[in-house]
Amino acid sequence: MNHKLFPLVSADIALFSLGDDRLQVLLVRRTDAPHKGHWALPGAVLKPEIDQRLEDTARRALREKLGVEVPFLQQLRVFDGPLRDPRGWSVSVLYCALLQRDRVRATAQFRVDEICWADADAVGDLAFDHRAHVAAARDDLRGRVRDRALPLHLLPEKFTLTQLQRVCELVLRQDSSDPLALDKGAFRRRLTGCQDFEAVEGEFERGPQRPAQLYRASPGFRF
Amino acid sequence: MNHKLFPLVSADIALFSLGDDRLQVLLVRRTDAPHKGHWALPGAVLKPEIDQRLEDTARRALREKLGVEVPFLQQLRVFDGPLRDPRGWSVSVLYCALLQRDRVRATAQFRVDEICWADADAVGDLAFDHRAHVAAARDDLRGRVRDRALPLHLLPEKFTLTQLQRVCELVLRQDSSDPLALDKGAFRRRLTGCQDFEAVEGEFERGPQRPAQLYRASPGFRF
DNA sequence: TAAATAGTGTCTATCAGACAATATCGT
DNA sequence: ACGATATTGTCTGATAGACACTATTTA
Repeated sequence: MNHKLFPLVSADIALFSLGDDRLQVLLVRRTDAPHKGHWALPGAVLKPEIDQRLEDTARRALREKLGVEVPFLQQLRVFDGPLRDPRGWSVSVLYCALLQRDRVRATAQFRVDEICWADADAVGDLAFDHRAHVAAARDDLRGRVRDRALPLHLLPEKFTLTQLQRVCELVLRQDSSDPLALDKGAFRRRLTGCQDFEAVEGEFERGPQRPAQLYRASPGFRF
Repeated sequence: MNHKLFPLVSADIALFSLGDDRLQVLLVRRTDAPHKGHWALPGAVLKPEIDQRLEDTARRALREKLGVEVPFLQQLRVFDGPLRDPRGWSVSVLYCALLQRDRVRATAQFRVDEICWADADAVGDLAFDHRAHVAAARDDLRGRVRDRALPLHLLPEKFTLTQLQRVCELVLRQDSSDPLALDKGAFRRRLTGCQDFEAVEGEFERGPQRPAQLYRASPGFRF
């Protein structure tokens, strides 16, 4: 089979999560050539006989390599060319996913593949052109949150508005010294009428202060 | 060569232009199987031995099939799956381009391939899943213009602000009965400080009224 | 001068940021 | 009552839409 006549098609995933009060992205150490031993985004080559959609390829990669299931995969863009993969002409479709950190630990911690969380703004050299993938996905994520999208999947199932605000601040903050803080009043005002989440009636986060109403993502929420 | 093991990779282009005071998209009648004789977006299958980038595939399709050169190609998204092309598992990368109508007529009118301009909001059934391609590209274009992007490539090289406003109105208008009109004052106010275009000093559009300053897109303008 | 379109100014409702005030818990 | 955080309210400057006004050409 001559690879020169058919491009390699793969799906790669930028899986983001919050850790150490920073936006981080999941990396895996490659166990096979090419770039064996180097860090890369999780991904897989499309298997036409198995995958019904390229998104299935992405989900398969996350499941097989990490044992992770994500609630939503956002197709971002394509990276292509004859040189980005030493095996030849290749097409990589980049997907973006968000996941609460605990959900990854719970399912992936016993896998043998070596993984790590890298700061989204300080990734080192990666295999292929994955560094550009991370930059594109991170910028897209920031842009969406700046444009008022709510990254609810970075939060636990039930969350308070203060936690939601904190998550948005961490996503938007480009470096830890940045004292970016959203205004509480303005933040909550713009959430009124938002259909993306709903109050869990009668449930509150309790502590040594006034209880905080708990919310959850709406059934059809995507992001 | 077994196609079942390698997906077909192609680039398709939604080329928009203004005609009949409406946003229209260029269609070509297919001269080969599959879907021979049906209308479709212009596109081509990636040739790894020729194309250095998928964008080159798109440009090659426009050049070979239509004799058209576009100033900018915007990669939009991927359509994929085993059923969208009867030849088997396929991946189509959709590109969007804008072009002043005259530029297409000037270069493409003598080509033998049959072409037509279809209203972006009233395309009939097309080959493959190209109807969804058109919808995605049209909605993306509208969204960008709604978010203040200026589709300068739909205009002649030199244009007046009134013409620019008219073009934005036509792009945003979803059907001809829609009386959508942008406010002249607000439209011009938001253009102050815009770096996307610049005045052509000393050049004016003349007529039976006060002369109108002519503008042109800035050198590095992309859209 | 009239017609026509270019270009600018004003008024106001709305909104986001800044900041303050109030509410309700645990202790 | 006190500490702590949740939630709501007020003030104000900036902005977009609506609309009116002025400017400059040809006929």
